Amino acid sequence: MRTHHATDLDRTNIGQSVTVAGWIQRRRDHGGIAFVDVRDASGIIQIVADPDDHEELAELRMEFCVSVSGTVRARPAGTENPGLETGQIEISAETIVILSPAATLPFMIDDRVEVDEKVRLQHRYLDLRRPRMAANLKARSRATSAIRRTLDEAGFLEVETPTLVNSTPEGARDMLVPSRLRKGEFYALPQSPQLFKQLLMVAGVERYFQIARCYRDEDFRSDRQLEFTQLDLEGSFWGRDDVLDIIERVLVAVVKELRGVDLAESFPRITWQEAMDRYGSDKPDTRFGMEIEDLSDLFGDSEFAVFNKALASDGTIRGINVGVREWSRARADAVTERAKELGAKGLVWLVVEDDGTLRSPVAKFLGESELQGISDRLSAGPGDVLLLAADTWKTVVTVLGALRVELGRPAQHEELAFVWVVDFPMFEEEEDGSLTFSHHPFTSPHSVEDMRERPRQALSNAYDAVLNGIELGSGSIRIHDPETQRQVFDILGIDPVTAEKRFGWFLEALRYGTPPHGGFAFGIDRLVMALQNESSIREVIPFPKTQTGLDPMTAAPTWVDDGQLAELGIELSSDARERQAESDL
RNA sequence: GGGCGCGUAGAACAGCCUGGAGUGUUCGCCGGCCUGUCAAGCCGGAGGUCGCGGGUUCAAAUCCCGUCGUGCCCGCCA
Repeated sequence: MRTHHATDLDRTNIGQSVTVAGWIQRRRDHGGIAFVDVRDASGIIQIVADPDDHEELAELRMEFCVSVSGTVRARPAGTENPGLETGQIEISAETIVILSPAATLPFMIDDRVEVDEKVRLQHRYLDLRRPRMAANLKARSRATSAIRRTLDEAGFLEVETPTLVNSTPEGARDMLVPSRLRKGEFYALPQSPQLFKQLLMVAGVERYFQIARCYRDEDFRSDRQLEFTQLDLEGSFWGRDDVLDIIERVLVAVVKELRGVDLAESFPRITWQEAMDRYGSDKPDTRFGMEIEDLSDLFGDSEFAVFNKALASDGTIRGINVGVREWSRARADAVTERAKELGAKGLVWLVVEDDGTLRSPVAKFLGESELQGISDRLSAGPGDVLLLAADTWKTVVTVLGALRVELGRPAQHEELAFVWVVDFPMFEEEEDGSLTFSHHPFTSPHSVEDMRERPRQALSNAYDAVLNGIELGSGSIRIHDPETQRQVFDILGIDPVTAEKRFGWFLEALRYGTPPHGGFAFGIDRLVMALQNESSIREVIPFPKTQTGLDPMTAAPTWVDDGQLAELGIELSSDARERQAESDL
């Protein structure tokens, strides 16, 4: 019945009889003439009709689903709408058919109207009609097409791995699924296809990819949901550059597709150490400067007790110049409070006066040469605000790094600063002094000897892809021999019996001629979010959940029948029963 | 697990600090007028458990406590 989408039509169609179909965006009834904007998946076209000839015009309300047949004609001179793709033409209606009326809307289908997110999610099918959301859906589809196209051309095989897998308590909390056939046992939904893709390398696939749904049962953030989508890929006989090259090609293709921009084919690389020192983050936002400077040497014998104490306990003193900005007492207090929340014991701030002197509550504790040194090192100019922190290296750089981002980050993702972070430490020290992996326990070390002898200093073959301070994803060259893998488990404190029980099947696989291999995974939601200039991952996920894991539309998760629980061999705790009783009221 | 903000008509808000009749604005909805608009315009109308519970008070949308929901953040997230 439909002959054209709205934006198929232009001046070349003038005089033709056409039928369009879609939803009523607006009706403007002037009495003797009425205009109706019909929106379909492509865009909007204006319908013109005389209300006297079309009784149904009076019936039309926003978001009615209609089809309209009529003749394309040029708009009268002076009434063109340059803001509309089809603004040169209109359709003179002959028949208007109401396919489906719409109830009064919970909110208007209009990008300019801000609506509470819960209301949007309750009626997500309407929210997705809004041009911005429709564009995000489309962008996501084009992104995955570009990914598939690129990898297909490069000879990759798309393979699906199971989403009911075994639980691994390391790392993030697993989403669990009870087994009916094996009462009391549980599957886990995969946090990533990590081990399966490594097995595909053992299987001789050589180049694998998957657009994989992954699950992590941790608290939500604006860039974190329980389920998310990753591009997961792996290749055999690969070194670091093979991994980075293919990911760069994929990202270049996606950016070209969504932004129409040709990126440089290779992204800057920065070591983890340098990223931490300069940006105070392992996901540096390199779109702006405001870099962290080491000031420790300026305070060799300072009279300022806070600085002395930090240096005496092997700490450091560093600072950033956050530039000229409003700096009221309230503002200073708020930033100091934020620094404390991030783990600092305090924050020193200094404001550069017009004559170059530094104004600060602690200025009186600092000598002339110290103040001058701070000013010089941070390239301070009139009006600049300088922030200093003194503590352990880790605390100082992470606090200043977080403040740097909060005070300096551009609001929009106009500029795209991709960067590789390489040479991660192999292990991280826990609070109790034990070691844990910094990526995952299948990441290979730079050197097995280093790893054994100086595990705290050892570096790994792990790499992160970062875009505008967003961690897109990470990859590594994997361990491909069982002996090294056992040693890593050993250093991590996983005893041989446990390792065998949990990963024996995997260690077994590594024994049969496993090729050297490596790979990567990056979050498609986050990538599309940034490229679409969105600040929440939820804007590019069609049906996301709220911070408490609730879907306001379907009300999932829900209670289940006692019969279902019995089949699974599961009983609810008394706490859960209480909650259930309350919710039944 | 914790911190902060928000919750008022179908939607978005103001009102709250400094208690005094559910008061107001924009959009939507209903009715009417209107021949070139494009978030059309004009006139009229309907629409409220001020999230919920408790407390203080002569009196609570407003103050206090709790609770639920929601957003941001810390912890957590290999």
